[in-house]
Amino acid sequence: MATYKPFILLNLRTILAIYMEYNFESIERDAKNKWKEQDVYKVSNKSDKPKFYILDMFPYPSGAGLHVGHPLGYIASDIYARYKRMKGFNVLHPMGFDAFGLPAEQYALETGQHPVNTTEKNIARYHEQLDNIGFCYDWSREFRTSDKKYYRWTQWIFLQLFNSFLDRKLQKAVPISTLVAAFEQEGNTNHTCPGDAAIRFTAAEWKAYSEKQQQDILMHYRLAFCGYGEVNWCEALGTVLANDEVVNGVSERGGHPVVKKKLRQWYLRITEYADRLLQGLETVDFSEAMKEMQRNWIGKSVGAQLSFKVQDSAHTIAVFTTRPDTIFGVDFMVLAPEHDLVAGITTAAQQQQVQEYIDHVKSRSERERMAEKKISGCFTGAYAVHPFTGKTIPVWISEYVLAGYGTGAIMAVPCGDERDHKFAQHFNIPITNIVGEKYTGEEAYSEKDFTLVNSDFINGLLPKEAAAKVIERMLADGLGAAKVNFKMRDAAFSRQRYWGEPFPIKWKDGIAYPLDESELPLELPYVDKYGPGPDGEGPLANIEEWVNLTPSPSPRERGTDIPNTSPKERGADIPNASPKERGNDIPNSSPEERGTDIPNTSPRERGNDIPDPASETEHQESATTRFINSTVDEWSKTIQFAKQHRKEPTVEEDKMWQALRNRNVGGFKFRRQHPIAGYIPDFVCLEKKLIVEIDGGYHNEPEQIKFDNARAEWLKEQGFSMLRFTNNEVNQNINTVLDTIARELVAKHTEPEQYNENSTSANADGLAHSGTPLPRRGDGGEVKRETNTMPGYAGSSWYFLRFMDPHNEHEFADRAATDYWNQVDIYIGGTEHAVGHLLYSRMWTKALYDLGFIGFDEPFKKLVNQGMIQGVSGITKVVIVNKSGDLIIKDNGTDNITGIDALLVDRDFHHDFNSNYTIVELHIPIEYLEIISGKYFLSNENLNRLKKESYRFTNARFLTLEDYKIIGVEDLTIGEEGELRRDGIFLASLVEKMSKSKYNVVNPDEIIAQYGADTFRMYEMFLGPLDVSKPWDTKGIEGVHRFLRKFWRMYNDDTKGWIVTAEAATEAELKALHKTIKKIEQDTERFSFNTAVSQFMIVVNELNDLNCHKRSILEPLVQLITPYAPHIAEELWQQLGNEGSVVAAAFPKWEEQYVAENSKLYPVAINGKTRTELEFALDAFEEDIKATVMANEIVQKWLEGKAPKKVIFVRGKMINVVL
RNA sequence: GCGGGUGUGGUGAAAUUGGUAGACACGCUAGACUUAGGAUCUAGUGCUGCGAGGCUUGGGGGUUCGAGUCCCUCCACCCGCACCA
Repeated sequence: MATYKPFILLNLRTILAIYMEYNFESIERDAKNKWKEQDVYKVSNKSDKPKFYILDMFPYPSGAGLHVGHPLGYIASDIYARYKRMKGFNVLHPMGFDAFGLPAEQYALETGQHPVNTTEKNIARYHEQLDNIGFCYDWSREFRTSDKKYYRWTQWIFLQLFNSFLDRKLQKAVPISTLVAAFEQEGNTNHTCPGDAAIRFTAAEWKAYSEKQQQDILMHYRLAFCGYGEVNWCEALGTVLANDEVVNGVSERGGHPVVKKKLRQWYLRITEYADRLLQGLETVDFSEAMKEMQRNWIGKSVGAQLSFKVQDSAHTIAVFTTRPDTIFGVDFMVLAPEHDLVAGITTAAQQQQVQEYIDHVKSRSERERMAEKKISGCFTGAYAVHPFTGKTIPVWISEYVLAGYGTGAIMAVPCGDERDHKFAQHFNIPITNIVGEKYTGEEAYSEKDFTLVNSDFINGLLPKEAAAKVIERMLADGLGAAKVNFKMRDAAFSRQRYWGEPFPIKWKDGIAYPLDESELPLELPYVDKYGPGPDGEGPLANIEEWVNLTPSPSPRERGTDIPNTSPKERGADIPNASPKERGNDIPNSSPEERGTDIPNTSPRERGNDIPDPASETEHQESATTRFINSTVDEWSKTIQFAKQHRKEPTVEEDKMWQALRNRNVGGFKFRRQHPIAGYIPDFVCLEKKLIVEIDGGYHNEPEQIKFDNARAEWLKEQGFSMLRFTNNEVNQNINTVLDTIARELVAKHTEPEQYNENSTSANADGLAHSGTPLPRRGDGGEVKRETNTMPGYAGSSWYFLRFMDPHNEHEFADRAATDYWNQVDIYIGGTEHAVGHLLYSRMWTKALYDLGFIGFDEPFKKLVNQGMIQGVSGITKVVIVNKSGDLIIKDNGTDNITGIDALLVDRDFHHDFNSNYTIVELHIPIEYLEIISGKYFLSNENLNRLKKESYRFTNARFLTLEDYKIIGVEDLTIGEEGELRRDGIFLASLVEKMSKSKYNVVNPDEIIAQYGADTFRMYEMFLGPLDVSKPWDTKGIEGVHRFLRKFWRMYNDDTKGWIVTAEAATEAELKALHKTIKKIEQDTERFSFNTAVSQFMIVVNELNDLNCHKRSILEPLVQLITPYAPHIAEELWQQLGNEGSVVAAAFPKWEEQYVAENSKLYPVAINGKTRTELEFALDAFEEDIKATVMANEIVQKWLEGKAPKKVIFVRGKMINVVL
């Protein structure tokens, strides 16, 4: 290191002292530079050393940057990688980025910044942060999933999955072409259809099918297939939400209503791999807990599927049960409320109740339904017929049955199943006892150790025997069959989002055609708007130039429903200004003003609103796209305006709404102030595409008229028609108005598919039924691209393969490379990936193996789980107030709200006002919090800052004492003590996952700046066992830093400089060293890094006590610490005069002769309690030891003259005298 | 609700196979050195008791000569539950 030469020459003590202190900044900078210059981490695919592949779970580059939780696993893998390398392995230890994902898109929606840019920025930051910590990644292998060079191969693998099916007899993936060949020979007799077992056909039938029919059948076999699935749909946000984004039926963000909606989705047929995924668990080294979680998720259950006829009806209800033996204990049946049959079997008398119950359930997330303790349900009025006894069984619906599990229907056996039992009790359904005495009537008996009673032909049998007999009988009677069921569902593989891999699929006549390999990659088009497309489709649906692959026929030929002209031509029709600019589209004035509002800007100022034909050519973008899909900001404003209007109707609007609502007119549903693109009509019937407007007076400004006409034209293109009425008409003769509307509704014929915001909502219950024709992309002769994109786990399902050969442009990875590196030897990551990512990547690996692309079928040989470093969040409860500042209190009296520590008010925080409380918990970003005597404190000052900087808190304020009285908290005093002070409030704190969404993220940068990377690395390891979760806390980091300084001072004295000597080591010093080598090696091998760090501390203490500065001891110690603290090791390695980097040095070997003990200080216990200690040689005779023990004075004292009952001696462990 | 995990001093924790509970640190107390100390060093530190001793690994029960460790049961907290990745 060049920097040291000058001061050696100068020999200035003062400079020496400065340099000789542990100056981690320069040490770490120099070490990093050296590694970079010498490219020490470059890994070759060719080596005569044994290979070792160690991998961290793929990070998503979040905007919050790396937090202190991430490096925990990375440091562990880095230590292990460095250790293995020093042990003589060729180690692959790469890093890259799982860069597609929702947060970037969400951020784009909020800020308008393109995900490409934010992702790039985030990765750069991650990179910098990772480098800061001194990881030994081979960065030449880095890639990101959002790079087309990478996702090209994600798309390619998708095509392999699309073009394959799982041959159940061979239990492996096989090209779909072999299936087609089989169909042509023999129909599908030897290939039961996994998507729908009812599909049966002969070779002749197959050949007679149309291409469409054939392709539909093949779709039921493909490993990647397209189907329909229910999602949480939020109309206001125009997007699909995850279960945990839905709280009490409204969106977590913004509090908008959420309903279930069926959308076209891609899936991976992972269920076909269920058995192999189970078996594969036997061959991998995962923790038992992890395997158990996977088994549980796969949820294999063996039972029977049988069908019950519905009385007086052609319908049958299919149920799956694991307990066919309880068939005679069936007292009722329960269908999932969204079950297809519900509408068909509900009797007229029960219609209303069932509808109300469905409406209730519709807004509930699956999570809420599963966690609900309150029993609810509704009788359909229908009865099923018992297949053996002919007894009639009432059919209920209840939220505890989920449509996605099994058949979505259960036969309820209350005496044998706790949930069924509670349900029966709650609804007073008589319970049949088939268990005998073991059933008490109090609760269900679910064990299987009884003999059946009241069970016809299986009376007296044990459940196991009975089950077999029932299945036999069902089979004979054609009522059902044994069946293996999996809880696991096929993996939804598409998102209605922008920031993901586009599907290499195009649609024509409802058939999905794969792109040719030569057409890959199908690049994700650049957009500058991320709003949703029509019909719940993703943003890509808005880019017509990209979606449409064939020129469509002219409007004249096709009618008027789709704007199919070129963007240029269409440009003139459509105002492309923002809603705000468009002025009267979205009035932001009061209702009174709205009736007559005329833009008060001059035409010239507003010139851009109405496109000038001369400037059309500049419109690169489809104007229609722009109109429908204005910026998200504009869209959300539109929605806000719509909401506002709904709340503040004019007299006439309200009158009209009372008349139109609840399907009063012609049975059609009307919505009021419902946004259509950027336009908010007063009333609209979406089903019939009829708009009803009430105007205080027609617009008369020429510009306004021109604009109105343009808008009307556009709406007409979309198939909408409009009726206009004046306020007078409504006031004076509303019946005439309603007649006009009714006539128009009946007369109007609508094309169901264009701008139908929810094609399934036409059903009376508002739920989608699978029998309902759903819109298919590419019907009607056009060729259109798939507009869904792949989910976050697409790219991460195979990335471990790409690292083996990351820059290959001809295949996803060279076979020689995948053969060489093979499985990941150690995979480190959190348990939160137990079932998602780990199962998907296992499935992809199996499919690629089956198809012959790789030579192993399990990706990860050994899995090491890292615990989570949790964050400590500051929580406050929020009281909602209405717009005028009144507190909204809803308290049903069953609980009280006096426990409130809530001190913030947020007027924009919409929440479910139907629940009992309008108090919710909110996270306060920790950067705004101070810690006062161990508690989070939010000061007035910081609250004001927060209000300015975060939209969530714009209207927040602290509650006053008066507010508290309103809430009912009387005894609160504002003062210096307690929760509430004049200068701020104390918050509750909560230990939970460190995550941007919880506003509790701590960055490592500051810590590293203060203490250095080596301290940070060792501290994170010292914190505790790798797999245990703990909250982040910097207490104790001083101790680790102090240790490193102490370590440094063994080599470099602050004043004397270099103090390492060449003296020969003593026995004690050698023992300390070799004991340490042994322990570090063992601890590192078993990922016990915290105890390893402790051992380093111990040996430094010992050597300090021995005043040892000998090279023969200290040099191996540098090698030993290299994996843990590489920077300081590199520096000392140089100072010791070594050439080359310590990174490439060997790990020291320990020798038995120095470690061996020859005596042991035995604990001597009386009745198991240690009373004294005695030292004996390890090979001393047992009799001699016992004699000495008995003679011992302390032992004698405890014996009190009596003879011991027994003396237990365990060599090398302990001695126990039993009295 | 289902599945998984974790509970040991004031704090992070250690105890690899059932064998001295609390190693190693943080913090705290006292002292030394020093112009100074957020540097360094020394001693003490689970609780309780003057002491001998007694008590102590989330609570309760069990197995054993001996249990933090094995078994049963209860409690608390954390993670996952299919569109966060």
